[in-house]
Amino acid sequence: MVDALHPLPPSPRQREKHDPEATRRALMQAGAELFSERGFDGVSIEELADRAGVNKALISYHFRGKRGLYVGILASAFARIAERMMAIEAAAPTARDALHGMLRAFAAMRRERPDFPLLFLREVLASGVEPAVLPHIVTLVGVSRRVAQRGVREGTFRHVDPVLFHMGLVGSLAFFFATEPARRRAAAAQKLPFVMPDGEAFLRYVEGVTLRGLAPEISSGRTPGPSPRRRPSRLHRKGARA
Amino acid sequence: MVDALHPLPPSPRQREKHDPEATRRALMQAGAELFSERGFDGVSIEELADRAGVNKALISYHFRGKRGLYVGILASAFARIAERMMAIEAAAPTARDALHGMLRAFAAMRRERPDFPLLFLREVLASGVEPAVLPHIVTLVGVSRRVAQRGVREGTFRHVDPVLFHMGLVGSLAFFFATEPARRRAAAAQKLPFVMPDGEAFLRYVEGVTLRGLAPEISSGRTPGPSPRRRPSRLHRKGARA
DNA sequence: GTCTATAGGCTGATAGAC
DNA sequence: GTCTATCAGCCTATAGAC
Repeated sequence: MVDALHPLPPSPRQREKHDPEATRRALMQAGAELFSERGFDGVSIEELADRAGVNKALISYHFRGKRGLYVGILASAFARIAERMMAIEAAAPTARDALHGMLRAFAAMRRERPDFPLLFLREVLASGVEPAVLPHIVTLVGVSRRVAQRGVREGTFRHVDPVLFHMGLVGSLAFFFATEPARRRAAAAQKLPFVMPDGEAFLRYVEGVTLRGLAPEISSGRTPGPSPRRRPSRLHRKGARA
Repeated sequence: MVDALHPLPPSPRQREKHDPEATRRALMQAGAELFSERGFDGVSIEELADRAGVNKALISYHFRGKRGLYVGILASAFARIAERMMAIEAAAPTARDALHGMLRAFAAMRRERPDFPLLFLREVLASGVEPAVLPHIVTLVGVSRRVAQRGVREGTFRHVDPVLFHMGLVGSLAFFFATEPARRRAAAAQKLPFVMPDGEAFLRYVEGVTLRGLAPEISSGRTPGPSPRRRPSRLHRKGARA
């Protein structure tokens, strides 16, 4: 797979003709790149087809139109990250570990699908969120909400509104990674009078500030030990609404 | 001024004809609403003119085209918030006060121009940021960077990368407030299985987590006292690049 | 499954009357 | 300053050949 994060000029991809799977994949990849860069309205089906190395009529054939392609890309990406986050939550022994895992999963997602943060942010900014992705958003909020509640129970987090916890976390992350391409470009053009820290540094910063910021009282700031309270492993409580 | 945050159906505004200032204002107001909702490409000049209660040819006459209107709106909004943040920074006796003031200023800005968070986020997501707004972005980063450094000097913040501090803060805030309209709509349609906290609660949460998260060591969590170190008031070090 | 050709709508801009 | 009328360009979608 080619790194989709703009160092490459918009060149058509080669693919196996008459392999519908390859066609679909090429279109989704091209769509992820272009839609994330310019938004749904900023991209024409001609550009999509050219980037994918495909005839533009195939967009309608395979995805029932430009919108269908967009929704397909979105649904696939949201499903993947929601699934990952659920898995992290289920596997983490403590809330602190869960937080750490969620941040790592975000980083992994960005490596795997560099366009996702932008795509994600663009979509949640939209006036009407796609019905197909709303359930996944609800799942994501549910995960961090349960993690926050777990931390309170375990005594490692102070009592906070779990939804605030989620918004603060996701906001920082989505913003940082979604603006990364733009910053990279501005920096390359010598337009920024400061150096931009990389993604890893930001993740560490967010983790540190969150853990310390949520610590119940006097915290040594770094106690990655096991959970002080015992918890039964309750996997997959999808859509729970405590 | 009418509350621009969507409770109103898209109805034309009344204005004084043959008053060019009124025309310009009506167009900028309509543009702020529509561009923030749907992005630059998602809005036609016809919609803009209708919403403003103005003939569409006047967009070209007054702003040299749709793009010119967009840039004008953006530049005005960015200039305003940059100016506010500079003033806050200059007036705040301590870094902690500065942080508090910046959050309050963000809230005030949102009251005054409800579309700004969305507009802002959409723009920084764009592939190429408008040259006209880049200096203002640099100013904003500069403000929070200096505040972070001040906090370190004053002994109330631990040593952190000031740019990380800025990104974390702005990311949370922009995300929360930019997605507020969408959340409000989703909530109204009974699509969300949780209640959304309001903006004030979020600001308090961010302030609390940031102050505690950045506290150098054992922090009582709430010591709004004066700065432990003496500092000369040095106003307006615009564009400093320490 | 793929491609060519084409339809039909909408867009942004402007010339020129008032 | 404002408005009407108009234009060329681009857009998405699809019918039908292969």
